[in-house]
Amino acid sequence: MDHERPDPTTTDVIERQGAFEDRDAWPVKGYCRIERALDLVGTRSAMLVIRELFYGGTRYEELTRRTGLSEAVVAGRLKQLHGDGIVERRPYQEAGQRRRDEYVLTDRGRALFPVIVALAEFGDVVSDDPRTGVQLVHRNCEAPLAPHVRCGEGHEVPLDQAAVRLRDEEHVTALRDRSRAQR
Amino acid sequence: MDHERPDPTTTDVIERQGAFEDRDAWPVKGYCRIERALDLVGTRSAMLVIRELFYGGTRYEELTRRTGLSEAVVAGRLKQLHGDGIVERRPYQEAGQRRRDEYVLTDRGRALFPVIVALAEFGDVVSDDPRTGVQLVHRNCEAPLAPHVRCGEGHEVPLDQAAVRLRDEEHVTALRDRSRAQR
DNA sequence: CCCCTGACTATGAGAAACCATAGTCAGAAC
DNA sequence: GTTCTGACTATGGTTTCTCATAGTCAGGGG
Repeated sequence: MDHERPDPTTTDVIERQGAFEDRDAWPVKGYCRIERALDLVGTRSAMLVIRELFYGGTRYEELTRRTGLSEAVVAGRLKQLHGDGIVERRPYQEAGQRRRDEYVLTDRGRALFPVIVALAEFGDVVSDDPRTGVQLVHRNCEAPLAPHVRCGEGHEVPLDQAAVRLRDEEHVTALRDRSRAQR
Repeated sequence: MDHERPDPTTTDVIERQGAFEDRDAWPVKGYCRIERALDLVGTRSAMLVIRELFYGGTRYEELTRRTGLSEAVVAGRLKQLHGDGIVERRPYQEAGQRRRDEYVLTDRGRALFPVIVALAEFGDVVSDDPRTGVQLVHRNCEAPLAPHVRCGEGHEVPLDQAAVRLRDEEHVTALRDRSRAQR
C-alpha cells in the first residue's frame, strides 16, 4: 500500500503521525477542528463583525456601518455568534435614551485574537501596497504584531517541525469502526 | 438576566491609535488587511483545500477525496489559489503513467501556517469532545501547538496590550481626501 | 489504431450568503 | 396620548458557493 513517491524536492508540510499517517483511513468530516471553527466563523460576514468587535465597536449601528454589511446580515450574524457563545449582550442605557444592548466578545470570542492577527499578517504578505492599510502593534513599544507557533514546551515550531495526529487514538478508532460496522 | 451594571471598561479590545482612533473617519473597504486575506482564502472550500495541502496531500484526486468537495470546486479553487500565488503546480511522472501535475504550497501559501494553527486552536476551544479530532503537535517533543502573538521586540502581546493604527498615516490620509474630493 | 484511465471541464440545479427596501416595535420625549 | 428614533425583522432578488452528473481530452498500453 505504501508506495514511495518521487520526492518533490523539499516540500515541507505537516507530518502525519500514528494512525493518521494513512490519512485516507479517516472520514473527511468530523476529525479536523478547523472544520468546526469554520462552522462558526467561516463566513466573510462573521469575520468582519468579529473584526469590528475587536476594534472596539459594540453597537448594532456601529457594526453595520463599519463592516459595510447589511443590517439583516449583521443582525443574523450577531444572533448566531451569540448562540455560539462568541458574543455576549450587555444592556446599557444612555441619558435620555432607552435601554439597549451592546455586543462584546466573550472569552470564547477573544480566543479568536490569534486568528485575527494571523489573518492580518497573511493579508500583509499578499498585499501589494505596504503604505496603506492598518497595522496591529504592541500598545507600548509600537512594534508590529506577528503570530508565532509554539509548542507546550515553549519551543518555537516552524512548519517543518509540525506534526498532526489523532487525539485519543484508541477512542476514535473504536468510534470509527463502530460507525463503519453500522453501515 | 441576573447581572446589572455594565462596566464597559472591563471589556478589553484592540486599542485604536492615531487617526484611526476615529474609526468612522475611514471607509470600510480597503483599509484592513483581513479583508484582503478573506478575498483569497475566505471560503470554506479554499480553507479545506489548504488544510489538505498542509496535511501533505498534493494530487487532484487526493484533494477532492480528502476535502469531501466536488471535483469542480476543487479544480476551480486550485486554479484560483494558483492565480493568487498560493499554490504551485509541479510536474511529476510515475513509472508507466503519463506526466501529471501535483500541487504544493508556495512560500505565500505556507505563510498561512499560523492561520491554520490558530483556527485549529479555536476549534479546540469551541469543541465539546476533547477525545476526538486531530491535534497539531511538535514533531519531536510531541507537545501540542498553540498560536502566540508577539511584537517585533519579542514581547508576548495579549489582547489588552494590542493596538491598531494606520500604516503610513500621511499617505493614506492624502489618498482618502483625494478620493473624497473626486466625489 | 483503438481502448482505457485519470485529470480536468461543462452544465444545471440547489443552497447559502448577501443586499436593498420597507417595514415593525419598544420606549423615551413631548 | 402622539411622535419619533433606533434596533431589529421581513421580503424578494442577485450573486456566490457548492454538488451531482456527464462529459472532454491527453497520453500510455495494447
